[in-house]
Amino acid sequence: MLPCQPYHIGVSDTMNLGELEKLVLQHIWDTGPVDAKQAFAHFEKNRGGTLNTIQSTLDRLFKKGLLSREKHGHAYIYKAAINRNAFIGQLINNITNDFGATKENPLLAAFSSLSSDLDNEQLDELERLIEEKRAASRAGNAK
Amino acid sequence: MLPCQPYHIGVSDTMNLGELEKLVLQHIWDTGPVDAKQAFAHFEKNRGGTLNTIQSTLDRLFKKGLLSREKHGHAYIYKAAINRNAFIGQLINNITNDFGATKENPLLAAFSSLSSDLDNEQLDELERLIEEKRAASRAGNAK
DNA sequence: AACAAAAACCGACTGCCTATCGGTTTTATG
DNA sequence: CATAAAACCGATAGGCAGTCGGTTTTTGTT
Repeated sequence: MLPCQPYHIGVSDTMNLGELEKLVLQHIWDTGPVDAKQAFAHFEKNRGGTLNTIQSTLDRLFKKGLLSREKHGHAYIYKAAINRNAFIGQLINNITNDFGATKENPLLAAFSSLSSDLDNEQLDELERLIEEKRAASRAGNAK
Repeated sequence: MLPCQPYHIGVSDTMNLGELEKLVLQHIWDTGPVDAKQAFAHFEKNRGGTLNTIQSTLDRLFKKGLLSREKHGHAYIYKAAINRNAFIGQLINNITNDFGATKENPLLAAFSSLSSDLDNEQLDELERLIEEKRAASRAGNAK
């Protein structure tokens, strides 16, 4: 029997995160840099677990490049290494790499399935963003 | 030591797929319904493996609700149970549930990080889709 | 420099998942 | 009803997240 192939190969790693990793990352995006103790203080109430568990989760996120850290006194202070929206965008890109029709842009595919969730106000907002982008292009940042 | 918590809990299951599962799903979206033998014929060249492996992968996708099947002669014919763009939209929704700022719509978050990939033509297309949506709303399909 | 407290680090173990495939049972058909 | 084809079952491998006890390293203090 041939050995099992690894879960994820190649360049476009899907960056799979576990449940706790997601929670920790969220928490840091929401409230800013933390050390292990602070993070633990927050999660202790919501879900239990020990300081060690939080610590190794922070470490895993660090090793995955999603957090950066800096020693400050006794402890490492962890902070997000990547902007939240940029990260979301990257994940969406991964999805469309994995599943998308080759030539279509992710955003257009997304629109066709998500637009029903948008109200008028959000449609306005989206058009505003589009205009903004057009203006930026005209101003010389043309690609 | 407390037992390990399950990977994914609750309603918004992230629907994690393995590499082969993704390939098989892609293949069916690209080329239409297949039975195990046909799928195997296709993957045999690209990546090896046995018929059995393909078969159990098809079965797993079926059990996950991503494929439907119907017996036809000896074999099951598997076909996609979900539209490709709808599936992509669902995954994008999952992502923004997991990571998004609570009130923001996924699409807006996506735009801010992906808009740099759009050329003018695609911006036009997106605006056209928005207008289409507005027209549909005015026509009485208002939500 | 010695010490104590604090935090990092290490290693083990659990549970779950995909991939893989050999072997057995079921099923459709001549 | 026999038989070939396919489904189904069960075992195994490799990998990852979560969990945490115990040890080592680091840091601040006396």
